[in-house]
Amino acid sequence: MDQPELGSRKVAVLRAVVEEYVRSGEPVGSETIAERSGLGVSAATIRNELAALEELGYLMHPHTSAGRIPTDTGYRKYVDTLPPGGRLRDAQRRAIAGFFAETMLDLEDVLKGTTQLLSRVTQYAGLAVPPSGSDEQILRTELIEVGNALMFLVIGQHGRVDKTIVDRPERLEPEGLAALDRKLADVFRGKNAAEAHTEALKSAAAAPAGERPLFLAAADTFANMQMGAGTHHVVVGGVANLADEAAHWRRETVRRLFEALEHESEMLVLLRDVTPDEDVNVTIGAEHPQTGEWEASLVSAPFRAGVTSLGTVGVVGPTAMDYVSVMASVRAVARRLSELATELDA
Amino acid sequence: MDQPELGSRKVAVLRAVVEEYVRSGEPVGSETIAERSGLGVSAATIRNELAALEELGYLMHPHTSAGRIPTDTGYRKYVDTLPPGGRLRDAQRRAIAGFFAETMLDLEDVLKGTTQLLSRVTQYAGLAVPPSGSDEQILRTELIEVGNALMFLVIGQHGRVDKTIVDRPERLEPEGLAALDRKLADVFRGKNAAEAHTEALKSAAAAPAGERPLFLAAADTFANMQMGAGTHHVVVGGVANLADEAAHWRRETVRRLFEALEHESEMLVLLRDVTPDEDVNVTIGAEHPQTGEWEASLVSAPFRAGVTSLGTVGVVGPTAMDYVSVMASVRAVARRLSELATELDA
DNA sequence: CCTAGCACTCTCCGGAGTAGACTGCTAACC
DNA sequence: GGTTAGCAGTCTACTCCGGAGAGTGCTAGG
Repeated sequence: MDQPELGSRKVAVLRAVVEEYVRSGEPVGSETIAERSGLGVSAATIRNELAALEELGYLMHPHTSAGRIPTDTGYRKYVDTLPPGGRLRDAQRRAIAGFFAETMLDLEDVLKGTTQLLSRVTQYAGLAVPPSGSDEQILRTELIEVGNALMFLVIGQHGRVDKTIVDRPERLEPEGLAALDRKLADVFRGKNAAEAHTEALKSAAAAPAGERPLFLAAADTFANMQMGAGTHHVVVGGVANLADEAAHWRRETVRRLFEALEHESEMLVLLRDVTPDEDVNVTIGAEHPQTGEWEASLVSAPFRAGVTSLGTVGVVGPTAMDYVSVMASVRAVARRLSELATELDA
Repeated sequence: MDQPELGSRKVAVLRAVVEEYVRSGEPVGSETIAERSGLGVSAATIRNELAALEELGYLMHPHTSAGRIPTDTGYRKYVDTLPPGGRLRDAQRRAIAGFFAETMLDLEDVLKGTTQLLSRVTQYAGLAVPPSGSDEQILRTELIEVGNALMFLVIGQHGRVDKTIVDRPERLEPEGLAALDRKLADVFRGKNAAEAHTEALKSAAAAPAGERPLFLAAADTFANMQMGAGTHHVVVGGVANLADEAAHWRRETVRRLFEALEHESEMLVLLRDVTPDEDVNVTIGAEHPQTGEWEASLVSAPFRAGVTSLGTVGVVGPTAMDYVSVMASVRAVARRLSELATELDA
């Protein structure tokens, strides 16, 4: 915030413009604000404030005789001057409480449900990044004969299961298989995923040629484990909301947004870029190249078990977003998720 | 086909209208057809044919002085009168061959890749339904202590892994756990998923109260296994293509389509409804209530290992779709997938 | 510093007029 | 009888006004 402090009336006017614009989608005129803001001043006074706010870069003018709409910087100022501790609407509170009242034990399922919950509650699209698993300890590994191939299975301390299928080495007796299974189990047990990955690569170099693919497959498995749960690294729900008329996005923008949502690593980087260590982050339009291209905003928050940060949940929607409600929802969901994860972890 | 046979020139004219309309998105006039169809007759003659085709319900007129566009019945007739054995374009052939040239051993990964392949090759959205797993045999089961809960893990004969996490029963000694693990393994080994499911429910009824949740969790796991791979029952790729301008869909239609794609069971039923035992099926617009609502078409084909049908792949796009190319692509992909699956199964 | 009033600007909307695209029909032709 | 050229008729799409309305910016007065 290198911007100067705004007078409190300017803040009120900016707030009125943002909220009215988000509600109606139409540029907002001075008259409307004078009527509804409850400031008790005339439209002419508001006009002066509007001109000043435009000068400061918080508002813009589609054309001379239209009302004002907020710029990205305007939304930012709006968010920054929001009174802390936004309120959930009753229906939202109930939906969130209801969701977390069900007993759920598998984090993957929970996250899928969470994205749907967020999208339903906010009317935008919900996102979730599962724990990275880098420091998930290996509880055990197994090498299993599956058809004419082998499957290497890793079970993590928190119940994550990852697997890779690999061609069966030639001339492998049943006893050889059992021996290999024990060998692998001994090597990896108790290590975390990152250590196990390094170890697997080292062992691959040292192993006889016949066993090498096996160790490489193991390395892949651990690498995958570090990335996130299963093969799905970013969970998305409620994307249909993004195609809604109300968002009045250009078709092409929607298309690009969908493309990015499908390209998981891109989203992963974006979320990692913007999500803070605690509480809620808001990224508005051009503040990040990615969201800028979509003319979208991203509200995200981390969740944790105890003190260790696990993953991220969030919401994507148009820059003209109901920030108050979305921030409250994301905060509430992240908090509940943290409680749940802490409990599971205990 | 209770429609009468069409004269061969009528077929040619219908084909020209469909192909030109799919290409340009504009209603097609008699002049255009006379020039490009290579029939060697004048526009006036074409006009007579067009009027006849409209009378038969294959074409329609947005308004008096516009060209013709095909009706759903028109597309159907077009597809039915297509010469068998459509050709792939070189680029498509290469993309498909390239994809299947990589060694891939895990069917889930393959299917995810397949949807992306199909969407890239056709410019519409790709779908895949994994094998149902009802008759996948249980290779082994394991009961593992994970944090303060238990995880029940099932490994199928083809390498599918399913798991459920369940609260730890109170007062369970380590020996008790080992005993339970053996007991469960004995009960389920060698059964197929459907049998195991029934068995689990039966055992749950008979088991002491403390063990009951465990058997119910096991039943859930098997139920899940019957549904499809992992928790994802329909794999979708390339949805961004559906938001493309070219499809000139109404926003609301796109929205409904996205909603349905996210609601997996709906898609599962649809695909099950329309996919034939072999070769390629085409469902056009109003031929199925679901596709009718989207003004979309669905091209699908089953893949199999040996003789048993495993799952389905397909493509969704606008009714004004390049059926020749899409059908050829879906057919080719289903065939390659069958070869791959048969090989994995051997 | 606020307000009322007013001239000014610019979009939006409807109507009129026109160009262009196709059709459908008729009459001649092979 | 099927085919063709020609032509009148129909309907959309586009453009070009002109007026209504919204909203601003400015000025002068409280």
